[in-house]
Amino acid sequence: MSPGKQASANTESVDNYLKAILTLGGREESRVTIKSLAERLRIAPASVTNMLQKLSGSTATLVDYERHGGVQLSPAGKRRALEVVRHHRLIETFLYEVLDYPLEEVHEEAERLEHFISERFEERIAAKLGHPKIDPHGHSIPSMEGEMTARESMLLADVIEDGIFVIDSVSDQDTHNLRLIEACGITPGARLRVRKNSSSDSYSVSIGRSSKAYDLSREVARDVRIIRLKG
Amino acid sequence: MSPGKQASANTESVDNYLKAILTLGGREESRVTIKSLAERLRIAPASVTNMLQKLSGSTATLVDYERHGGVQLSPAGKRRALEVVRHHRLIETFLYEVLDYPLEEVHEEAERLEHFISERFEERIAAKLGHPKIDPHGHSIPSMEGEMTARESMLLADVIEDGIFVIDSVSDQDTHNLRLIEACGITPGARLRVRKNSSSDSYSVSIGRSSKAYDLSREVARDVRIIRLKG
DNA sequence: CCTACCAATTAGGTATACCTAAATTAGAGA
DNA sequence: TCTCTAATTTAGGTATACCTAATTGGTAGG
Ligand SMILES: [Mn+2]
Ligand SMILES: [Mn+2]
Ligand SMILES: [Mn+2]
Ligand SMILES: [Mn+2]
Repeated sequence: MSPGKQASANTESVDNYLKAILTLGGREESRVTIKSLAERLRIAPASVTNMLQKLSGSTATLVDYERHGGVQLSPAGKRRALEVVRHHRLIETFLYEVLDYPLEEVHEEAERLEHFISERFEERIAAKLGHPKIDPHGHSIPSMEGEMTARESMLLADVIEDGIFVIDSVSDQDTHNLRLIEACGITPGARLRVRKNSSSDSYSVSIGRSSKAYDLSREVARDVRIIRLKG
Repeated sequence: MSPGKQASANTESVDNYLKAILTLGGREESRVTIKSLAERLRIAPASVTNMLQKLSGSTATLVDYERHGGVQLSPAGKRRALEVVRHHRLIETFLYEVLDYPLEEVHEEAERLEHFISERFEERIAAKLGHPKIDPHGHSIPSMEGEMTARESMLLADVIEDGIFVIDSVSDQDTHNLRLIEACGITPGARLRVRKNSSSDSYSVSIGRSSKAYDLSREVARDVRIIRLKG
C-alpha cells in the first residue's frame, strides 16, 4: 500500500489510553504516572499497569513503559494520539457548526465517535468545514500530518493581577461548568476583563466593554484559559 | 425519566443480531434459522446459538428463541432493530447528500456508525435532511416510531417477461456490484427497459428512453429491485 | 421404521479489558 | 541507614463475544 498508514487496528480502549497519556504528559511530553492515568480514565491502577505492559510489549510499541517508571508515548503512539485528537476536535466542530449542537453537548458525542469514523469521514468533514484550525472550545486541531500549534495561555483560576485578557479556550470536560461559562458570554477570541475578588475565592468577569459582570468560582475558573492583553 | 426509552444498553454485537433477524425474517417476520444467521453475520453457528440463548434468557427478552426452532424478534427486539436500521439509512443518506460520499462507500461507514450515534445525532441529521423517507439505495427509512413502509417490488433477476419498470432500490451489500449498477445509470426512481437475453443468462437494460443498453449478469441483477410499469 | 445427513447444541477453549485483594517496591523523612 | 507509606505490581478473578471439536436431534428417503 501507498506511503500512508494502514487503518490502525487500535481498539477504542487503546486509543483512550494514548490520548490520556498525550494530555497528561503536557507540552513537555513528560512521563505519566499510573495513578494519574487511572484517575483520568476512571480505571483501576492495576488495570492500567496491565494494559501498559501489553501495549509496550507487543504490537508496534505505542508506548514506552518502565516498571515503576511511568509511561511516555513512542513516536507511533504520539502519531496515533494526535490522530484521535484530530478526529475528536473535527467532530466537535462539525456537530457545532453543521448540526447545530449546543456547545456543552459536542464533547460526549465526539468522545464516542472519534474512534469509529474512517479517514474518509475525517477528510470530508474537514473539507466541509474549510479545514478549521480550532474547535468550538478554542482548542487547536492537529493537522493531517500530526502537527498541533500550541498557544501560550494561563488558567483564569491562576490570575493574580487584575487585567484585560483574550479568551483562549474553555474546557470541554465538565458539562455543568461549561454551561455556566457560556452563560457569561465567554467565547474563545472574545475580550475578558477580570477582577479577582479578595473576599470570596472567586473572579468577577465581564465580556468586551460590557458593564455586566459575572462571578465565577475558582472551580469554574479552572476551566477557562486566557491570554493577558495588558496589565 | 420521561416516557421515552433509555439509551438501550445494547452492544454493537447484539444490535447486529437483531438487524440480521429482522432482515432474514422478511416481510412475514418468519422464524430464522441459526445457520442463515451464522452465514449472514459470518459467525460460527455455535456462537450464534450461544448468543441467542443469552438474548432470550436474560434482559428484556429481545428475541424468541426455541431449541431447534430458530428465532424471531420480540416486540422489543423488533423496535430496536428498526431503530438501528433507521440509524443506518439516515447515516447513509447523510453521507451521500451532505458529505458527498460516492454511493458504494456509504454502506460500510454506516454499518459501523449506526451503533454509536446518539438519539440527538439521529434527530439532527434527520432534520438537516428534511426527514427523508428513503435512503440513496431506495430503501425505506423507518420512522421515529418504528414504522417502515414496504413497496411491492421484484428482483431484476426474476424478470421473465421483458418490459418497462421503475427502479425501486439497489442492494448495498456488494460494493463491486453496486459500482457496475451505477455505471448503467440505474438509480432508484428512474425508468428501466429490460430485455432478457435468451442466449446468455443475463439482462439487457437501458435507462429511460435512452438507446444505450447495458448487459447485467444474473448475479448483478439480483442486486436490483424493480416494479413493473407496463407489460 | 430406520438411517443418514445436516442443523443445532454442548463442551471446552481464546482474547480483550476490566475488577479486587494481596504483595512488593521506591523514595522521603527520621 | 532504616522505616513507612503511597504507588505500583502481581495474582486471581469476571463478563463479553468469539472459536473448534464433539455430540445430539429432526427429518426426509429409502
Ligand atoms: Mn471534547
Ligand atoms: Mn474541544
Ligand atoms: Mn447500507
Ligand atoms: Mn441503504
